[in-house]
Amino acid sequence: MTKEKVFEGSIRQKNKAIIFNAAKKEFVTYGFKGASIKRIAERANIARANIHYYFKDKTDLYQQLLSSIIKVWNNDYDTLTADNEPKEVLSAYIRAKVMHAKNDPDASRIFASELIHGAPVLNEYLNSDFKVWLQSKVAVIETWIQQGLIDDVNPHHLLFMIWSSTQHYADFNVQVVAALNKDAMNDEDFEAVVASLTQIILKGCGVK
Amino acid sequence: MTKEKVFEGSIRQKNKAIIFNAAKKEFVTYGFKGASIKRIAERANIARANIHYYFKDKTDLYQQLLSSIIKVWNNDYDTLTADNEPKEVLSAYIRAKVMHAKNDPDASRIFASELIHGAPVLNEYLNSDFKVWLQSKVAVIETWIQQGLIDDVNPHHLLFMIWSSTQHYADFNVQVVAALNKDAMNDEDFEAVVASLTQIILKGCGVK
DNA sequence: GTCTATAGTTAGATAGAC
DNA sequence: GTCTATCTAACTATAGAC
Repeated sequence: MTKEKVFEGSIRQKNKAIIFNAAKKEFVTYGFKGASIKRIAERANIARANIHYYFKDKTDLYQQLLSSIIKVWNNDYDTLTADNEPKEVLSAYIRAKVMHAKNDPDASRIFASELIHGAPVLNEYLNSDFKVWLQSKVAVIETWIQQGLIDDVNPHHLLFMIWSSTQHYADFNVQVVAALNKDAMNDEDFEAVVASLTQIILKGCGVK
Repeated sequence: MTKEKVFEGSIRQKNKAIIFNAAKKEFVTYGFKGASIKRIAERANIARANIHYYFKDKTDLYQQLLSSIIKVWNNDYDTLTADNEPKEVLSAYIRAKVMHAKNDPDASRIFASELIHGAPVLNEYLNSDFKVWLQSKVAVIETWIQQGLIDDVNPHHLLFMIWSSTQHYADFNVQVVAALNKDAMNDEDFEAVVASLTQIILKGCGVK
């Protein structure tokens, strides 16, 4: 490993991160098809041709961005395990999902837009890794039901409810702030969301 | 009113409806920016230039499509009123929303995509008619709380939860069918959704 | 009301100098 | 690793014949 190679590697990493951030905004604003490499380059302050130097084409850039988003989710917001009582685990999971909606709404929006438009890129993921990951979550809930710790709810629909009701504050934020008569949601607002969702979902599942 | 004018009017109406249906599919597939009038014309089997005869430009077509979607919602799926007990009203509202997700998922997806991408066209609506409409829904829930018919829940967050958890089956259908290991959801699946959501939300709100 | 032809833009992608 | 120049393709929108 020569000195030059290490240096190249770090430039490459830095520039890819800059491009990712610019691409995130562009894809959120215009969707995959509507996003333009020209505007991504302008947002990143990088010459248009350089985007093509780092990424094969627009699809490649988009795929890598989606992969990085999913990787962060699986590392940072994946708290639904059987290690504790359902009350604590579900509360922590709801909180983690709401905080993600607060801290990185654009990631949630890009994922949502991809699914809404039929998941042309993520279809393979949904039918492989996602199914395995989901089954581990469903198993946790089924165990609780068998142990009588929560009501006999459909595990899939409970998970969908938690995902949709938390992601809503990222994906539909523009409608939420209009409804709440605000310019933007603040820390207090997000705490109120956590409290409301936790209250209704835990009671709704008969969590002991 | 001459015979010709009546006939023209009906041709116009028929062709606009054909274009709307084609545009719906195109906008759902590629988003607003990515949608092309060429492909809308092909889907509608109408010459490209004729789209411009009926609609000023792409934005005009998109705006009119969104308006027609909102109009249908307000006429057909707006069952949340204070006429009955919360148990019946909330059950009927959840069912109506799920059935809309089942019967016209593309309408839900176009609306969702518009909001996710910042509501460039619907911003005005969200800050006018929508707020008035929403306030009437919030008032219904507040009345129930004052009468002790349901728990002291935040009316806005309860509404968001109902919207998000029901629309989820339209907007994120591709993820749902992957999760359920199905090719598509059938009537039974949607009934299971209604049952699960009604069970959790009604119990979660302490509906008497 | 419909169609063909075309003007005018904007886009993705690459070649080649530095 | 970066930039300019350029090719090729696609799209919106309009003019004008039918």
